[in-house]
Amino acid sequence: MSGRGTSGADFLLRNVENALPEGELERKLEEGRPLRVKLGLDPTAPDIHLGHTVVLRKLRAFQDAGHVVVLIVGDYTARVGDPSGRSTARPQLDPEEIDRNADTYRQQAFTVLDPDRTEVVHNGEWLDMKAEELFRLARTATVAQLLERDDFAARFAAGSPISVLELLYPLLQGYDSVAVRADVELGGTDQLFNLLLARQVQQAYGVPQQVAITMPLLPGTDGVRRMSKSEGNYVGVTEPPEEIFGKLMSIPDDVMPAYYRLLLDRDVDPALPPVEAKRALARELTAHFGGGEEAARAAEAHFDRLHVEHEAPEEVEDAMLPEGETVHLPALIADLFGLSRSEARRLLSQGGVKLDGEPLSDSDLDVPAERLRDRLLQVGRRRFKRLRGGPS
RNA sequence: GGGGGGAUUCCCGAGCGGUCAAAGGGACCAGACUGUAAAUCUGGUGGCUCAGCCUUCGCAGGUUCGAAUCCUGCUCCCCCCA
Repeated sequence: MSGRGTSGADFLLRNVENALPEGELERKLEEGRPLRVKLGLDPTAPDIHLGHTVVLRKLRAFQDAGHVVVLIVGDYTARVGDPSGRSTARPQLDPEEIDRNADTYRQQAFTVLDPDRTEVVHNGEWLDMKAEELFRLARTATVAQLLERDDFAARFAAGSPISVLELLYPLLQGYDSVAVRADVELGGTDQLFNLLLARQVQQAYGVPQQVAITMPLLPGTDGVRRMSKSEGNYVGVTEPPEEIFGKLMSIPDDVMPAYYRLLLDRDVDPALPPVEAKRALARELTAHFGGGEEAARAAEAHFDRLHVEHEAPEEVEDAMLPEGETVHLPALIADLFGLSRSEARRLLSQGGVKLDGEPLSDSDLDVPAERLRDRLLQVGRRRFKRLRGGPS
């Protein structure tokens, strides 16, 4: 098999950060059978974001080349609750919630994956093992080895807590690979250690070892940290089109190349001015995840209206004025937009509150209801309400 | 089992008897500017009937005119030695 076309190793290894051991993927491909390509997802948070799709897209490439994806839903690992980091308060999810998350996960994963070439399994099927078996697994690696992992090493050096359970995680993940007979496992670069340790576990269990392939991590919309739900710098694949478009427009220019390469498999067109390149990116991804060309066009129009023209959106929700001759503005704003009155007052004094485009000030605390009726109230840049009703 | 360290406002992290609603950074919000919800700059970020008042510094008490800061007990966390 040559490295050309869309099924060879060269193609499959485009954009990958690591593919270890060297040359191993090529050897497996030469066997000429469909490879079992594993990805594990922990259904702790219910949403897949663009960062996940980097890996999913690569899996899709494998599928298109005739291979099979084994999606492991980490229902069991989620139930145990990964205490990583310092948050001890992390609640253990109940089974129902995990099932729900797993469902949405699967659904969302199929925005990229080909369902016909995907096996979905739950690791609860095999991880709910007897202590005896767990001990066997626990013998396959040493503490020193586990402490090699960068984040463990750093935390250990800093005297930060590391729970035994955390230490066990890589082994459980490795056991998944044994259970599904993985030929290849994909993950972000942060998974490299786990992917390689899985090989060791596989060896100990006498099954063929997998190839560890890692993809670069997609920077979040802040352009600094990796995209992650908990950092709030993510673009979810099921978000409304306007959100997807808007969030993508907010990424810093210098991470655009990474977005292009990892999400669209191509480079930024150097002939395009940055804004246009960013629009093209936003348009394309919005079309893919946000419901097609039409939705993308609408989202872009919405964006232009709001952020370029600084006008109110086409459709503004109505809000009822309270009873009474005069309206206490901080109270109204607080009620309408879920703020505290102090926050509302602050916005007012900062010129962040506008009535039909005219800024109000903090001398406008109590206003006659008729001055408000049927007017457009804008709070900050993006929040609007059309004021209706009130005393007649 | 023994010893040591720690719990502060959304997060990290200063404060160590009054001048503390509490430094600084992050995050977030607003304003200016702009090709953008980028960058940059400025301001803001406990609540309220807002030139004042009220509630916050793990929990419960205590000392003091006055405590996030001192004392006692409790809870939780971390590290080290065995």
